[in-house]
Amino acid sequence: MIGLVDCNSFFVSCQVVFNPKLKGKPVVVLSGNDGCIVSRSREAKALGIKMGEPVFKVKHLIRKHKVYTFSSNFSLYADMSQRVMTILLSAAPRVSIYSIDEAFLDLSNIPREDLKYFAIDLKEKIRKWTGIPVSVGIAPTKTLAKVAVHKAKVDLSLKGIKIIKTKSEIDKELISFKVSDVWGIGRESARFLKFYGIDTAYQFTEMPDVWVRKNLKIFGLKTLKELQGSSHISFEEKHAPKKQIIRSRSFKNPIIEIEPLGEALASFAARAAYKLREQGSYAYKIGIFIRSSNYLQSHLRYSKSYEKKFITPTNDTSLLISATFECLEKIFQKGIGYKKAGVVLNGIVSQYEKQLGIFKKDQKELCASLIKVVDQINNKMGSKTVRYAAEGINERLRYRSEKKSKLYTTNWEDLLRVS
DNA sequence: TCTGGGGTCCTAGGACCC
DNA sequence: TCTGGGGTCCTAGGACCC
Repeated sequence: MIGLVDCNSFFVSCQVVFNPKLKGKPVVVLSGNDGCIVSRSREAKALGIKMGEPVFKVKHLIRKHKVYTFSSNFSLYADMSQRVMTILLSAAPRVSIYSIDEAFLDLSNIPREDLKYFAIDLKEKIRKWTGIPVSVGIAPTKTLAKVAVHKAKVDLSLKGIKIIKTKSEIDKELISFKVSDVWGIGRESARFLKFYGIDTAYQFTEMPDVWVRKNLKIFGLKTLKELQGSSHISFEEKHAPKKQIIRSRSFKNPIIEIEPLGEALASFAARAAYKLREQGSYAYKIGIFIRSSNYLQSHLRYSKSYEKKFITPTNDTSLLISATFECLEKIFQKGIGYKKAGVVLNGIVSQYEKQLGIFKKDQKELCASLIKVVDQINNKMGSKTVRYAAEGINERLRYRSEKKSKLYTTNWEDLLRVS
């Protein structure tokens, strides 16, 4: 059996832990630049505020119902996530961390009749030790565990725990489960299935393998098998190194000049390079993209990307920043208000797969030790304590984040005082 | 006026090889 | 006049996830 632990309204819950008076109130957390709604408390959902909705469209609801809003505070969420995950790692022999607020647990060593008590204990322990409420779903496959946790969240009488064991229990759940809510069935597939009259997960499980394989491809077939109760998605304990690293942001105000755009891209490159070194990798390719607002009329939109390849892969910040500038020179056009930009690292290899060049000397010793020192300082004193001048100095001006809470768990100055 | 920031995997098609 | 039958690798784009 596989368990899935999913934090309820995770970002909102992190805020509520440090503001207990928000319990039971409508609360939302916003995306970068305070643009969209990305997390909602139960009370906010009840008001009809949708996931991913732009804030300006629900301004009236926020005002009318006094909805508490927060800018996102990723340092806080990452730290709270780590606390929850630490508990999970001690609770099961194998744990697969799937996202910031979810993890799968291998429960094959727990007697079936004890699963319920295990779940109750675990849920309570997490609540007590971290303040984060979670839901638990347990089933024979990952996809069914997803179904279970979905049920556990929707049906309040279940108190946040749902276990699906037998074939008849599976069928019973799937009959009332929308196929569009199945993990792995997105908007396109759901629309396609609807065309053939398939609305529930149960109807989907009755379709022939060949038909599913042909129309929904290999992943559709895996999902079908998983819903039928046989495991086809591997457990994967430790997460593999990233095959692609992206750092990108939208800007508060459109950027028109090349210099500030270059500064933004340089800081993306620096952060991407740090991520790369953190996992001990090197990249063969760096690409950038720049674009105007997506919401302009189509003939006014501008969106370009450019990629540069290295002969020998690198994780040297200065090389990556200068490559970024080279790319920008190729695609920058005057007279455009750039609203979003990003840096993309591809062709990522480990230290051992790194091919040395025949003609060019490898990254100089000096650079490598310089970077090491910079990383050490920043790890100890906080990121960007030391940085490249190319990144500019007034990063704050580029982004909006007006309602950010304190760093309750990662900054001494922000520690809560209890009186 | 205001619209997130990451990722993964799969497939089709082009360029190229013998 | 008639013009094969295998492959590989790379890229762009789609679909999906949180």
